[in-house]
Amino acid sequence: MAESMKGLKRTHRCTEVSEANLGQVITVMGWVQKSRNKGGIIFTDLRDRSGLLQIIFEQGENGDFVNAEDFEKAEKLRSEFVVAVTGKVVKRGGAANENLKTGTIEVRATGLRILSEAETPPFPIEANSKTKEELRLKHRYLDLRRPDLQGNIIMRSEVVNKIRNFLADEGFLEIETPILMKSTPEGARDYLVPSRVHPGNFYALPQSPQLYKQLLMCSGYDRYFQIAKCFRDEDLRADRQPEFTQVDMELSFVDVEDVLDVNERLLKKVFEDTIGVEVSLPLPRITWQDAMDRFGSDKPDTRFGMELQNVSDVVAGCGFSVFTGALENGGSVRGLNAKGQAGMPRKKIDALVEFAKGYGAKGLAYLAINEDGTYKSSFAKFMTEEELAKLVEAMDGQPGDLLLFAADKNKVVWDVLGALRLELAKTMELIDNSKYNFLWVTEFPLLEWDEEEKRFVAVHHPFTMPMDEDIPYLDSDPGRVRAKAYDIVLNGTELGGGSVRIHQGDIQSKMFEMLGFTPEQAHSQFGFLLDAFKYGVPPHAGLAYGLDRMIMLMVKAESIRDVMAFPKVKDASCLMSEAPNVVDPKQLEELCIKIDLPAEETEE
RNA sequence: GGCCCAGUGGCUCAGUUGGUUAGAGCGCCGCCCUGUCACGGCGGAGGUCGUCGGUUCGAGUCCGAUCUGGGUCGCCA
Repeated sequence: MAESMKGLKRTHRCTEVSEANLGQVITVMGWVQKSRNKGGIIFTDLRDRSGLLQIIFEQGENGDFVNAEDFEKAEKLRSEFVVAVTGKVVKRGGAANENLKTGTIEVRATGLRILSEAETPPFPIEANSKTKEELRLKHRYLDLRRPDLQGNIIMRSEVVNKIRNFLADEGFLEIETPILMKSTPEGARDYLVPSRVHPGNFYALPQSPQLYKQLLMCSGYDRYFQIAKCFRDEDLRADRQPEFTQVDMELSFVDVEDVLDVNERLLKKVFEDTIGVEVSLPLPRITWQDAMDRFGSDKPDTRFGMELQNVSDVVAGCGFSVFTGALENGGSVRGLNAKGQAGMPRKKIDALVEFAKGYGAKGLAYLAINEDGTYKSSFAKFMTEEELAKLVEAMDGQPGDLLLFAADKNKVVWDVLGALRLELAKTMELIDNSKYNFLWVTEFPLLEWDEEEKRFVAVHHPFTMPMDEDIPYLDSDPGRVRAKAYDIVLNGTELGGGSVRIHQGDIQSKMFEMLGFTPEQAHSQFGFLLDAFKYGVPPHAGLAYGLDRMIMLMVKAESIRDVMAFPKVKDASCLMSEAPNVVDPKQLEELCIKIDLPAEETEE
């Protein structure tokens, strides 16, 4: 029977009670974690978001005991009952519990109210849950009671607070931008929202507040930020959800250096103040080209070495046609040196070859250097002793090393070896998990050739400024133009990215031209931005972080789901609420929408 | 859309080469216990093995399909 809390007021959270409160009468409220009934005495662990506190129920008449009625209630306590307890804070009569923050004290109850009874939960409410995620997500409200998940959510709140305070101190204004906006087909798929008042017309949910924040710069707000919900209708991953949160910012009258500077200081502040990770500034930087050449990735994990070596020159003219063929097609031959892995069994090497194929490689050449200096190799027979020796030397191969080579177009070689490098690091246990290696990756390419669409597409977005010295190549060699774009990478994860934006009409027109937009198309999609630019636009630049990923790395969670209160599963549905769902025909009628499912899906 | 992994009482798992009543720990229920905190003792309930179909004298165990969840490639300006 649920009782009222009338007349009671919570005085402390569970772990806010300490030896400083000895002798005081307090009132705590929370959930029963566990009740241990010894017969004449009952110990109850009370839980709230702060932690656990032991309550002791013992019958008696004077002020240190509960009466018979409340003792009877205490006997009925079960896990997850919500109770209010009034009592005196005392030193523990028995042994202290070193595992608890409140392990030396307990509350000797004088009053108990059962505010809510509870059914036995479908899975244990405990840290380090072993329960399948599916079940926990169905009952997310229970999962969120678990201490580790609560810790993540609380950390998230602290981080957001730190960010807000820092940016406010730096003169940023927090400004909200619309959730219902115009759909722009470039980039990820939009989530669409039908308009009732404009039948047949749709809003789109923002993939990012990009255009609005640039408009705010046009409007003179100077420095803007927002904790912005963003939406992308693409397939999910461990670190990708259909709706996620960006820490989005934009600054006027700045260049690359200014953006990097304020953000380095932001990261330092946030990581030091919340998880105590020391961040020394300035953060290291690498150009995109170097990142690809050395790590095969635009988001290198620099917690370990094993860098790629370009051996194209070394193998040029050798007898192995896979290598020379790749070079003839404008590609390259690059290798990795897996130190001390020469003894890797053939089966595992084959598995690596398969792994490489998953990233587009046609194969993977290997050369193991035996301890006696002889080679075991998939391609030695095609090369002379001298050619092999040169190759081994170029790779700094020592006895005991395993050399792995990919030969193909640059993009494939980078992808394959970049992925292989990470895979090997995992199996070779090269990664120090206590490290937080930040890295700026700068000078991204501006444009990328899209084979399917047979045109250049923007690597970042169409408003990204080319590097000044590369502007001349816009016409002659668009592929080599570098952008004033930068990503911030942490331990091999892209934490955020941004760019200096184009604020000159002529460059912007040129950019749209490069991307295959007619002036009319550009105007129909981005007209409001282009119009705004006619009336005085400051040079501006910005950056956006994936907040969820940032928190994920801070708390060392394995999935972004562990740092969001209500995540969605792989097919973008919500196991708890069962969204998305079929709607009432009336709603569709109002929106003038008819459903036309493909044939095979209508059979159910 | 492709590939890979998982699915046995409430939870986590075990189930030998397919063979009689499918096991364990925790949890749950009842009784007992005044210093427990992975409390303890005694007793008890609870599953037909994700679903459908097939092979077989016989399937949790083999085969096919399917559903659910996870990882990943494609995708994510």
